Amino acid sequence: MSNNKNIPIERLADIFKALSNPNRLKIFMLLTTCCQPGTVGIYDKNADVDTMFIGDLGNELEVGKPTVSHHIKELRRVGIIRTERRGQNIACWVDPGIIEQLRAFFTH
Amino acid sequence: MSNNKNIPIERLADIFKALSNPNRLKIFMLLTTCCQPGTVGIYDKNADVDTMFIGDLGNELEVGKPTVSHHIKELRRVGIIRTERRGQNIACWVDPGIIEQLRAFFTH
DNA sequence: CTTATAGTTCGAAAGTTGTCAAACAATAAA
DNA sequence: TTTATTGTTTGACAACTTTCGAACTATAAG
Repeated sequence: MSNNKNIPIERLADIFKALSNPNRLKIFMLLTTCCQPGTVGIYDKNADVDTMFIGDLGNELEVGKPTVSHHIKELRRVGIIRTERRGQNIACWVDPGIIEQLRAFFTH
Repeated sequence: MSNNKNIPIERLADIFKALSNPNRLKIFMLLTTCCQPGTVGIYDKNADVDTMFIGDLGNELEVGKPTVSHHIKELRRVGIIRTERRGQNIACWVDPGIIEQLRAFFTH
């Protein structure tokens, strides 16, 4: 715990800030589907595991499109998620490394 | 990951918000001393492991006493830390359960 | 009882955040 | 090329956060 020599405290606080809004936290949880049986929570680009379009994410929230866009931008800014355009849609997924870093932070 | 059936999303967001301020995050890290050799990061009431006075915590930050008091209050409100008066001082320690819950949240 | 130390509460100033409506941009379909 | 779909940008506003100084409370010491 707190033996993290890689992430500066300011950046770590920024990551927690991104997860401190209920709508952004819900996006994060929607993108981490490992709670579903048979999945392991590791992003597989080919299989599109743990990937959702911004529109689909927005449908799960009770806010307008500009607000969803703003939250996606913030999650991407701090490095929690990555995005990629696919035709009309934009696919999102959680950066695999960030989860491991956060897990390590809370592990002795 | 995100298989957490115990903590409501609003409370989880509140916990991350408490850790999203650099000064509060520093307090949290000062109280989790498990990174030091020979410690295991588990609170031992008798041994005073992982316990610091509010004044000592404040000395590590670049803000005034009212601000330290405000941050301690916020960390206590969301259940991250616990406090206990000892004479003139007030001892602080991280709630052992919260760390385990957060670790579990970032673990498949 | 008076004084010193440790921490809290209150009120205010300055900055940040979350949200929306309106307008815009990019891709695809007819 | 016109239209539909998907998402972004801009500008605004209310609510919240961080911080401080001043005044206050609680415990201990002389």
